[in-house]
Formats: sequence, structure tokens, C-alpha cells
Amino acid sequence: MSELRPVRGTHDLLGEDMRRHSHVHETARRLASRYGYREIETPIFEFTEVFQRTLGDTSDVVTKEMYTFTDRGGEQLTLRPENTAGVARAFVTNGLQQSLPVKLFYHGPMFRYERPQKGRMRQFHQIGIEVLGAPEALADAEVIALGAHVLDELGVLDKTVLQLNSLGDPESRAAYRDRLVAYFSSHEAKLSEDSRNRLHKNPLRILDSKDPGDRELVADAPLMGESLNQASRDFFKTVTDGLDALGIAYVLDPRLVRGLDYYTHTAFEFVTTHLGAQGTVLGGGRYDGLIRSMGGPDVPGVGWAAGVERLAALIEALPPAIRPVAIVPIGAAAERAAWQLAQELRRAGQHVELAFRGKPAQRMKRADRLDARLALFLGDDELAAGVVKLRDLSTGAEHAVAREVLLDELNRGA
RNA sequence: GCGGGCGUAGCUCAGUCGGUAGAGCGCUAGGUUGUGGUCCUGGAUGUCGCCGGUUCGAGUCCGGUCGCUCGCCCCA
Repeated sequence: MSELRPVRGTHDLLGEDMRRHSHVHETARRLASRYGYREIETPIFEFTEVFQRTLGDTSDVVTKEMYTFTDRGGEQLTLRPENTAGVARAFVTNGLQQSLPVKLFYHGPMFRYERPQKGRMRQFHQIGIEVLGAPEALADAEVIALGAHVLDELGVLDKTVLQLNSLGDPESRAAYRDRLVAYFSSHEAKLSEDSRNRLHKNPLRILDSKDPGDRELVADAPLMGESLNQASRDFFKTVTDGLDALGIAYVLDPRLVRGLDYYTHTAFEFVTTHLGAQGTVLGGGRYDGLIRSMGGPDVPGVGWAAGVERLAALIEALPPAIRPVAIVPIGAAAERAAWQLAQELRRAGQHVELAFRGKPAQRMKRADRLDARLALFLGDDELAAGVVKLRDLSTGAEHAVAREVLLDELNRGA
């Protein structure tokens, strides 16, 4: 056991894990592009206050999960624990409010100082989208539709359930908050310690407490829906109508909440039971007050983020790996010709393996290990005749092919 | 931060009562100086996580420690 090891909660990504990861990333990127989302990449660290302001001083992420450090210049910096704050900051920094709405897609590593377990790492990856500057409910529906599309394309949609709720506009939300505080205050003695803390800082969070005693109280708590004003009800109706029209199934969950004040209207999560203790695979919602709370313009936002590792663990079918063509030179004279042929074929779009050394048998073993589809023999006889000998490594069948038609033969998949 | 499980070869693991460290797979060389897979023969690879204790003797027993893993909290 070597002393060289990765930091706790981080992992090397290689082999099939890497392919699964890439498949998730590329599928999401491709679909997001189809919906008109442009890719953005923001720095993996920001000034700490960027996250403090957007995530709030009471959230778990800010209070105990941030990777924060002081750099040599004395700046307080933090590795991003999520990317909505960074994207919102970039939106303001780059003056993107000139042409709204802005639809963005991102992918990259995130960092949280947590105890690792299945589906939860200190460095993990997220894919995500944000729509900035679209106050319309249809934007919420599109965002969810894209999320469902990505899950469907990955073949995992039927392993998830879409849970959906509305927090309403600020007026509805404030009214609900007051009703909740009144209700839980009258039962304060029965609340868990955590929830007593939440009562004044973040009362909506009590709704998704796992504590059994809390859950009994929550069962009789007032429901969000009862506090929604007409405008909020209309908004939510547009979202659900949009999903219904596309045949996207969902379950209304009145206890699905976001604690921070700038969250409004739609909140949703695609959850699964296939990942141990980690249920959420893709989650998001509307955050109309976020950019303003950062000191930017009053621009609404809606989006989601998904855990790449979690999705990678869920997918079953992977696209087949590329099977290269292996060139096997035989004899000293063929080495140079093989070297040139390899480059010629690569320029023509073929995946070509040419070992740096070894006898033909050794190179064939290597070709086999690389799962090459064809071996391409080049020896004195072939050089003299202007041909190469192709061997199908699945069937063992061999035939000679003239150099002039070799590319056609390879492109036919032969 | 708290709890459970587990640390032996690159991987998966066995190792009896405390008595000189093993298997399969993989890797490598050869059988095969123009051809992989299957087969045969040989070879390399270990701080038994680490430190200490008990013992004539510890992979094995005891204590500590580090790491991995699963779960709690919370989240992707």
C-alpha cells in the first residue's frame, strides 16, 4: 500500500469510470445545446463572499462544508461548493443583462468538506443549467423538461421520480413563513434541537426534517399551497400544464423546500432509490432574488444542477468503446512504411494503434488487449505488392487489400 | 462532528491451534524468426496499512494510530 494516495474524498477517474463520466457530461452538453443553452466555464474558486452571500450564513454548506483558504496575497477564497453563485457572479461581471434571457450550461468539479460515502465526495462533478432574465413560468417548465430529457437520454429517467413544489412569490412565501413560525412556535418544546434552531433562521427547513418527532408535527403543519396568492397559483399552473403537455410525470410534494429567501416559485428534485442514502440526482428551482442579493441587477433566474458521479453510477448502457485498427509491421523494412501509414490513416479519421516496438506476436497481443477490430499486416510481401493484409480480429478472416482502396475498406467498417 | 464494517501481490481474496507468505485473474518471457484470443512451460511483484506490547517466535493475540468504506446530519 503506497503512501501516495489521493486526498480523502477525491478519486482518480480512469477506465470505464471515466467513460461513464464523459458519457454523462457529453450527453448533457449535447442536449443543452439543442435547447439553446451556451456553455460557460467559471473559475473553480471565487472570493469567499460570493458563496456566503448566495448560500446564506446559516446553510450547512457555508457553515461547515466550504473549502476556504487565504492565498498569498491575503485574499479569502473558497473552492466552489456549487456553481449557481459563480454563474450569477459571471453574469454580473460580464454585463450579460444586455440581451435577456441568457441560457447557460456548465460542467465541472465542485468541492465540499464532508464525510465521504456512497455518492458523496469532497470533489465531485456537476452538470447544470441556468436561465437568467426569464420571469416566465414557461422557463421553469423548459428547465425541468431539459432535465428530464437528459435523464431519459441517459436511460435513467424511469429510475427516478420528479418531486415538485411551489414556494410562491415573495408575498406568498412570507405569508407562509409567518404561518409556519406561528404553528411551530406553539409546539416549540416538542421540536428537535436542530429544528428549534431553524425556527427563526430558516423555518421552511423544518419541513424536510428527518427527526421522527418533527415529522409528526410537520404532518399537521399548514401547507404551502394554502398560502399561495392567485398570481402564484397561476404561475405554478403554467408550469404543471407545460409538464403535462410534454407527458412529464411528477409528484407534488408540499414539503419540498429551499430555505433561502431568494428562492421563489418552483422547486423540484429528481430522486432515486438506487443510490444508497443519496436520493437526489438532479435538483433545482427558481431563484428570482439571488442576483439582486449579490449586489447585481434585479434579474430572475431558474436552473438545476445534477451530480455526474451519481448519474454515472445509475446508467447501465454505455455506448460501445471505439475499437481501433492495429498496424503490425513485419520486418525492418516495414517499420517506416507502417509509421507513415499510421499517420495517413489517422489524418483520414481512423483510430490507429501502432506499437513502438515488439515482435509481430507481441504486437498482436497488444492489439487484442486494446480490443482492436482489425490487424493490418505490412511485411516485405505486402510492400512489394502494394497491399496490406487485413485480419478481422473477431473472426480471424484475412484478405489482402490494395493500398489505394484501403481507406474505403476501413470506412465500410470491414 | 458521531456510529458500523474492513485493511495480506496491480485486482479479487484464502491463510487452520501463534511456527519460515499463498491462490485465481492480471503482468512478463518462451513454446511460435510473418499472426492475437485457447493451451502448455518458466519468471517478476509483498514494510501482511503503521507504531508499540505479549511471546523463543505475530499476517494471526492485545493496545493505539492511520486509511478505506457504509450510514447519521445535509446535499448533487
